[in-house]
Amino acid sequence: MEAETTSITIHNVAKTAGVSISTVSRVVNNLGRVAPETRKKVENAIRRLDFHPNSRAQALSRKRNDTIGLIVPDFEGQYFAMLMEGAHEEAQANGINIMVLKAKGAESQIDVVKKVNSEGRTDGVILMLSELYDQVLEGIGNINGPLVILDKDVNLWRLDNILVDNRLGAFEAARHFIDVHGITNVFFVGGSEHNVDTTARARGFADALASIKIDANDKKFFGSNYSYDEGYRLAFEKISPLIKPNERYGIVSGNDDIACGIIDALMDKGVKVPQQVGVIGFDDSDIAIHRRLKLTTMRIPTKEIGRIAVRMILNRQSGQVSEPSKVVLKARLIVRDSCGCGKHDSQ
Amino acid sequence: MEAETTSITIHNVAKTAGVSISTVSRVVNNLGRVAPETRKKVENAIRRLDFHPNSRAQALSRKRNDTIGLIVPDFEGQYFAMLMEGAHEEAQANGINIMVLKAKGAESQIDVVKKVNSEGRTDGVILMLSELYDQVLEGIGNINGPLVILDKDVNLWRLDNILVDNRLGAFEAARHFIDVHGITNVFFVGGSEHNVDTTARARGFADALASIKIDANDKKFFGSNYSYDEGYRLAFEKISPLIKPNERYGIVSGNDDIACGIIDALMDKGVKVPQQVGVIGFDDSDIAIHRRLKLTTMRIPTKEIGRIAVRMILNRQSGQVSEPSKVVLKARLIVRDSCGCGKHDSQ
DNA sequence: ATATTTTATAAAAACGTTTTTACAAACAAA
DNA sequence: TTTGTTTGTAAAAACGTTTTTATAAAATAT
Repeated sequence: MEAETTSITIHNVAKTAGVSISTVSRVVNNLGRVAPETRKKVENAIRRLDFHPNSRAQALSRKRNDTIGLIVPDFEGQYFAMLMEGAHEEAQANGINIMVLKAKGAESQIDVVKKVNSEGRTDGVILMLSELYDQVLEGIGNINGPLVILDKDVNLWRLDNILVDNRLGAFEAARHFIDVHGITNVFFVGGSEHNVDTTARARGFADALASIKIDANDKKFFGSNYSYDEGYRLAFEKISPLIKPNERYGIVSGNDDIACGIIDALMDKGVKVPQQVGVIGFDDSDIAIHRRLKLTTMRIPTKEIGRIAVRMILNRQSGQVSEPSKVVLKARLIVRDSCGCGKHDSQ
Repeated sequence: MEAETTSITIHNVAKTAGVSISTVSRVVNNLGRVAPETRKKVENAIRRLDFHPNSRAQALSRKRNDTIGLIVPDFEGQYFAMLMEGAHEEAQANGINIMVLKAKGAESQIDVVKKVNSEGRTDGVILMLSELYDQVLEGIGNINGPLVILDKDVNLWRLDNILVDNRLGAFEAARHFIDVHGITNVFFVGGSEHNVDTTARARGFADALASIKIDANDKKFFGSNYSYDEGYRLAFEKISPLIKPNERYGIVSGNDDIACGIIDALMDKGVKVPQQVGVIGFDDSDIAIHRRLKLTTMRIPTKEIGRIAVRMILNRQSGQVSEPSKVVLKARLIVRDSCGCGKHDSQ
C-alpha cells in the first residue's frame, strides 16, 4: 500500500465521468451550455474524487493569480493591522488573496513592485509609499499591472491614489478647541518637520488659527520623530514653560504616541490635564483607550483605505474603469476625555 | 503603433540568443554545464529583453509556489504584527512569499487550510489555532502539505508545533516578586478561565506559590476576557479590598491590557503602585512602554515563533526533516518599573 | 584510424488548466 | 429529401516554464 502523492486532476474527473476534460472545465466554471445529465455525471465524479482545480494551472492558463500584493514599509503599529483588515475583507469577499510584502527604502520599493509585477506573482499591487516618493514613482515607471498608491499624493503621476486629508483633520482638531471649548491658546506638536503628514497637519492647524486671525508661527513644535518619548520631551521642555496659571490651553498632537507623552509630561509638571490643558491625538491607535485618561483623537479610516485599495485594483483589472482615480478620505474626531470633553474625576 | 501587452518569454530569449529554450532555462537556473560563450549570449539576451521568468509557469512546472500561507484568527493587537515580522524575515531570506489568510472559528480554519492546500496555492501552512483545536485538527485530518501549528500543544497529533511555555513564564513572574522583592502576598489576575493560556499561566503561578509552601487557591482571579476594562474591574472590585495598609503585594497579570487596568484601578483607589503593589504583565505589547509607569512584563518571543515556523515548513519541504518536531520557547522577564524595580518618583 | 566516452545543446514531454476549433447529432426550414 | 441551424461535446492548442530524452560534436582511448 503505497502513499498516494499524486493529486487528482481534471483528467481523472473526465475519465470517471466519461466525458472530455473540456466538459469538466465547463461544468466547474459554469461556462456554456451543458446537458443536465452530463452536468450531473460530472458533478458526481467531482464529489466522489474530491477534485479541487489546481490553482497553479489555472493561474497559468487564465493569466491571473487571484492574488493582490500589499507592500508596506513595516508591520509595526496599528496601521498595518487595520489596513490588512480592510484589504482582506474586500479581497475575501471577491475570492482573492493577499500577499504581504515589505519594502522600506525607495530602492527596495522599486525593486519589489517591479519584481512582483514582472513575474506575474500578483494581479495588482497596493503600495504604501515612503517619503521619497517622486524617486520611487520615477523608478517604477509605467508598470503594466494595476497599482494603487496609499497615503501620499501622487497627483502628477496619474495613478490610482488613496489619501487622508491630514490638513483638514488637524484643522478640525484645532477648531474643536476653539469652537467647543472656547480655547484659543492652542499649540501643535508634530513629528519630524520633514514628514509630509506632519507638515500637512501643521498646515491645517495654522489654517484653523488663521480662521480666527491668529498667527500660528510660534505655536508649532516639531520633534525628531513620532514617539512617546519625543512628545514627553517637547512638552516637558518647550510647552510647559509657556503654560500660565490661569489660562486654558489646547494641544493638537501629530499622533497618539506624542499625545500620550505630552499628557504625561504635563502631569509630571503638575499641570492639570485635561482641566487646564486639553490634548487631541491623531490616528486613534490602540493606546488611545489603554490609559486612564482616554484620548480624544482624529481617527484615520485605515480599514476603509485597505478596502478601497483592493476595490480599485479589482475595478482596474476588470477593465471597467480606465482612468486613474484619487480618493481622499477624511479623518474623524473621536471625542473622549483628553480634550476636556468627558469625565476627568481623579487628578 | 499598438500597445505591446504580451510580455517576453523564454522563447523570445532563446530566439534572440540563437539557442533553445532549454538552454535558456539552464542558464537561468544555473543547472548543468553551459559553454561560457553560450552562457554569455543568453545572458545578454536576457538583459537586452529584460526577461523575467513567469512565476505562474514556474509554479505549475515545479509544483510549488514559493509561497507560505499564514492563517490567523484576526489582525488585531501586536501578536500578528510580530509574527508577520518574523515570518517575513525568514521567508524573504529564502526567496519565498507570505500569503496572509484569516480564519476564526474551527470550521473556518478547517476550510481555509484544506482549500489553500488542495488547490496548491501555498507550499505550506502556518496555523494559529483557535481554542477548539481538537475539533480543528480532526477536521484537517492528514493533509499532505507541510503544516505548523502555533501556540497550542498538539501533542497527540504528531504535527510540527511551536509553543510558549506559559506555565514557566508565570512561574518566573511570581518568583520575581518572591525572590527579588521579598513579596509573598501575590495574586494572579487572568483572562477567561476557559482560555488555555490563562490556565497555563495560572498553573505556573500556583506552582511558584507551592514552591514556597503557599496555597494559591484564593489568590487567583479570572475575568471574562483579556481587556483593560476587565483588569480594571477585577482590581477595583476584587483585589483592592484585600490590600492592607502596611503590607506589600505583587500581582501577576494574564496580559498587559489587564495589567494596565489593574494599575489604574489601584491608583484610583489610592493604592501606591508600584511602591505598595507591584504589577507584572504578560506579552510585552506596545502599551507596556506607552505609559508613564513602564510595565514590567513577560515577553513572548513572537517574532521568533514566526521565524521558526517558516523554517520548519522549509525544512519539511526540502525533505531533509521527516519527523514532526515540537519547539517550546520561553517567555522572558522584561524588567521595567511596574514591579517596583525601577524608578517611581511621581505618585 | 576506429571505437568509446564525455560534453553541450536541441527537441520533446510534462505540469493541469482554459479556450478555441471542429464536429457530430438533433432539430427546423425549404 | 436536402439544406441550414442549433446544441452538446470532443479534440486540440495554448499558457510559459522545467525536466527528460535524444543527438551531434568533441575528446579520449584503443
